[in-house]
Amino acid sequence: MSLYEAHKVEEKWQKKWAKDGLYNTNFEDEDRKKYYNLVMFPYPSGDKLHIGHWYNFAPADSWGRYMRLKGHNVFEPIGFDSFGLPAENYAIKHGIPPAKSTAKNIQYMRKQLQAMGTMYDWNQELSTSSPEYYKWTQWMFLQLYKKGLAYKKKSPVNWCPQCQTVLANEQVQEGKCERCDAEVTKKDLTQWFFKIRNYAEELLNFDGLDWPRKTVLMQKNWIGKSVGSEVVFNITNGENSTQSDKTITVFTTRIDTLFGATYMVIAPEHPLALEITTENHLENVKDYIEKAKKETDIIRSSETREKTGVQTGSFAINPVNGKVIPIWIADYVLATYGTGAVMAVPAHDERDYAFAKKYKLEVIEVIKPKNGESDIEKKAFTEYGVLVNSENFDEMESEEAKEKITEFIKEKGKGDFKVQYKLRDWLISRQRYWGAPIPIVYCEKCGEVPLPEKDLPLELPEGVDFNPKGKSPLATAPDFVNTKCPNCDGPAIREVDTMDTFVCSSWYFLRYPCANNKDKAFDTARVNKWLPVDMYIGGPEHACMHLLYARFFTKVMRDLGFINFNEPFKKLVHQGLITKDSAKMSKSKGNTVAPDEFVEKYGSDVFRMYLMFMGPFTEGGDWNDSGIKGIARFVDKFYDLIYSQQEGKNDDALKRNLHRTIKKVTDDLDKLQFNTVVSTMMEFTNAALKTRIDPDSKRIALQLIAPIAPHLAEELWEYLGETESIFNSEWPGYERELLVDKNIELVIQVNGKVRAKKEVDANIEKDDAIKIAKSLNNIQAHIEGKEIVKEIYVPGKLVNIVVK
RNA sequence: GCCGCGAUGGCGGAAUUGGUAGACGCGCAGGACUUAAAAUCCUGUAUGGGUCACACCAUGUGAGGGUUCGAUUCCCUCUCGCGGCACCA
Repeated sequence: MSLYEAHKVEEKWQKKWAKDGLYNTNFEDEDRKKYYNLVMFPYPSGDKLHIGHWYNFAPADSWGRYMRLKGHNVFEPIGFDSFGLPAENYAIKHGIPPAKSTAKNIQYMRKQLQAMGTMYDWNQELSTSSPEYYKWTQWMFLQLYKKGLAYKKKSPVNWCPQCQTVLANEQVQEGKCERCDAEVTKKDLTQWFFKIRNYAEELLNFDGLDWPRKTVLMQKNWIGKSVGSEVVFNITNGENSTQSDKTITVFTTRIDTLFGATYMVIAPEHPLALEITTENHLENVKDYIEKAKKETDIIRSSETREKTGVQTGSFAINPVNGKVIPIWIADYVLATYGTGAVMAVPAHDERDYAFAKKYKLEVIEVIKPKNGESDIEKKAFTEYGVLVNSENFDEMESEEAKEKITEFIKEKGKGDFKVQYKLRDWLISRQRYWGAPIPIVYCEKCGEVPLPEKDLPLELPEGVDFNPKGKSPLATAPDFVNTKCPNCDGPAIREVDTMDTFVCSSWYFLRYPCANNKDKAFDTARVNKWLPVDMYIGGPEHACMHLLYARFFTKVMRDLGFINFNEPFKKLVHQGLITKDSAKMSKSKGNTVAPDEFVEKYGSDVFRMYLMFMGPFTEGGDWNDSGIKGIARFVDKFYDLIYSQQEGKNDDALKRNLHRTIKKVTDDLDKLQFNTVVSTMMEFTNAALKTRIDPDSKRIALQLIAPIAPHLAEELWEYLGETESIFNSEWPGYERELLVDKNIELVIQVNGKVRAKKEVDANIEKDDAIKIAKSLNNIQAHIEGKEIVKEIYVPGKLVNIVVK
């Protein structure tokens, strides 16, 4: 039976910490350096806290506690990302209003989070679905609207037939709805967008950010900058007929291949597609466009799929040499990127090459490799090289030709340099109930009118029928379809769409330090003092959406003069994924693991430490409960060490061990290597149980374990007679000279192979070390009769004798 | 296809700038305690050979090669796994 009663102790301290307000942040504290320690706030689903939450929050909390012990004024808030589809789906299924089920879930999760023993500042709790919060989300919308960063556009959008809602491209995973997994189709709708593209260039700059390289790379990829040129082609509807006034512009990164353009391809969705098609091709083209509409982007973009296309009967005139080339329509060209049209250079582009071979189109070589040969009869040559068949530009290198040719056509008014981004504007409208309503009204007289700020929040009406019927549920709310214009008081209707939940989560970190402010979204002075967030911990799945949107919002707020910093998150860390039998845990697979039963059995400290001990924090791992016993045993041993272990003499070995442990734990915590923090504490405990331990060393051991086992440490701290919380104590330092032992085990190698070990004085000189080495039997056996070529001595470590 | 990351005992994993591979934990085996079990404690535990037992020897960090006195660590080639992006013009 263990002496340590985890449950009693954990409950005792959770109550006391709350009563004392230990973790309530003093935002005005000028003595300590501020530290904003943030985790990605949870979505309050009915599943309660799962292992993934624990794996994120518990180590993040340990990090916060460590920073506090290091003397920082740590602000560690928590809240709930409580708008969203699951609550709405739940409501549709069970008839319980989202507000109700959400409130219930939050209440339960709050309890679990408290039982975890985290140092959250509950005074600053927020949830995005409360009117006190979404009032300010709506305010944010109005700021972007006034700045011209919010606009409406009719566009083909992804439509999920099951959720009866629109999905952003970013939310479609493998052709399926990210949340419900239904096959996604297309539909034309008028939607609200945020102009995130205005910030594309600045969002590529990560200077001064301590982010995982991987995440930076992913965002850069997502934004997808390419530098190239635009070229304008005039259109003619017959090979020999006169030229029309129509033009098609293409974007290319390889204008050096312009002389090799032998045809043009436009996307089926290109606005001119039908217009330029001649009579005899019309039927064909219409057929093709219809087919393309039915294909999902995924099928269209499948690499293994054979390329298809149809001729329009029209021709384009290459501005550089007047060459007349046929215009085709093919679905391998996407309307959403660039201009929706490309010049095809089959000799130097693989896709164009495959297409040209299939439809027997001309291939003209215009780039030769600088060294060696290429064979365009066999495949396209896609690298840079030297121009041929390019008139005045012959013999020029690709790099130079890109500039010279662009300048040439620019003079003729047929093109220019151009930078293109893959990033699309952010589609924020949702035809859903459970989100923040968009504060816009449509007046018969005044048109589109933003709601005055004083009228916020525009509250979600109750009793709305939110069963999906292809329209926004709010279209059935009387207040929304029948309202007054704030301008002229005339009849008007409200916007019935709500906002993407990513809007809510794009600014919550600004709200936390002022979560109770009723007059402002955030307090400029406090936010400027407390942000950027010093540490942000959350899943890597948010690399391209949430983390990009949050950066965008921060930059917009800066440009509007509300804040004075450029980036929201100074340091970012992603926790790894916890799997079960190497598969992602999910309710549908039935392979979820409930943390509660383990917390019940062993206590939260043990569970927290076990999660940390499993492996490196950023790598995650496969859940297996067989090892948790080891942590429970360790906690008992550690408790015994502090509680029962007799005071021993403060001997030298213990002291050196202690200081080495301080250094190792400090270094590893700095790198968030919690797994080796646990094992280091185990080693120390095992050793100290043998040597006995003095009270001062006990206190230090408690401080070292406090970040990863807060209740245990606090309890024993009190037992040792301390009256202040251990989390108000100061992190121990170590003495450098105590890190090494007086004696070392010298390793002796012959030709790099270990042949003997010998305990010697740590400061032994090279000559003495080699002399001792050679005197050993086993070494003599290995060097006997051989010529010594070299003798290597690594101070304090090893001797290597090289023989021939 | 491209980009990134990874591969170490039966298992999770550890290993400063290249310097004792396998820390710590789980599991397993043997022993102590117990009427017995659980719990706890002690000992052992990479593989093969060798020894009564040590000593000792060989092999060994996905595969093959290279650099080096010395490689889990650096370089090249390949295989497999994971994550991201993907007809991006």
